[in-house]
Amino acid sequence: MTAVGMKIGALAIRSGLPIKTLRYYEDLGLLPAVGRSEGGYRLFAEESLRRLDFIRRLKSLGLTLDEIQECLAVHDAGELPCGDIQRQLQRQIDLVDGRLRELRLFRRELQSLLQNWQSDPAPNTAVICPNLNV
Amino acid sequence: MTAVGMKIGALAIRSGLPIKTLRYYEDLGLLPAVGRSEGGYRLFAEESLRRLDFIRRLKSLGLTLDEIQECLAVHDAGELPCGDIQRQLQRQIDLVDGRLRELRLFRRELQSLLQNWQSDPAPNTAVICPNLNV
DNA sequence: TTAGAGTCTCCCCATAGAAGGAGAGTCAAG
DNA sequence: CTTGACTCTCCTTCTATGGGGAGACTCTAA
Repeated sequence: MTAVGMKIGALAIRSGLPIKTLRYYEDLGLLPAVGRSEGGYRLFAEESLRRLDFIRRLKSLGLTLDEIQECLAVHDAGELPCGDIQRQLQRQIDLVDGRLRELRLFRRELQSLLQNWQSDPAPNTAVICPNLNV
Repeated sequence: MTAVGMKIGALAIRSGLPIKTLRYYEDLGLLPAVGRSEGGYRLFAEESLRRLDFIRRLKSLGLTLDEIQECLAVHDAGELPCGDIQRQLQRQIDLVDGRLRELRLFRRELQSLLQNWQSDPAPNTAVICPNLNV
């Protein structure tokens, strides 16, 4: 009378994630099954639900599955992953800041082009678009 | 004594783009060759250089190759593509603005999480990360 | 025992824009 | 004529995260 574990369909329903995703996560090592049934069906522990909540949350914070797996490895080693997650989140902020800078610069370039745009310039056979001069 | 046209290697050197890219553009219809040699080699006109400058510029402004092709189709129809490009650039600005809003919101979420972060919280067996509460 | 639902593995597909390579054919100079 | 450089088409691979489906197998309730 061992606790048998959930089959993948039950986990899918309870977690709200598609079966395909659960298999994918298991293949990646993100979501270890406790074992297999005699017929080869994956069996998952209750804990998998917590793990999926964690994965989903970190995904929503922009971490890749690889990065999430690193955090889970720390957890599985018996330590709190808070420090690692903190570092990852700080890295996310840095990435976002870099991206924001790029986008603001890009926006200025686009805006300044449109600023002086001539809707109906004189055709110029040497360029395709006289406004861009190329 | 017809103008024979460049072979792809010459166009690659003069444009600074890899041969693979030129073939790719030709396959997409972005960069029509004037024809083929008897042996099947692509032959390009001088005008291809201008076309590639145009493509490169619009790519740098964030347009997809599909969108660039639409502009080139207008050009090839004998019209100035300035109006179409203007619309595309305005669309780019709108996309950038949307993205900027998303990123700013996202940054605030990350920042507020880190604001209250406890580097060394009390372990909690019901969650993986007490700071995130999942 | 049987039917139907659930699950398995394996493979292809998608995005966008190419890059890498194999194997065969072509071109130009000496 | 030969040789080396160039080019051809066709196929696979890359990123990241799965989705879709085929064909076979398993499980469970009646």
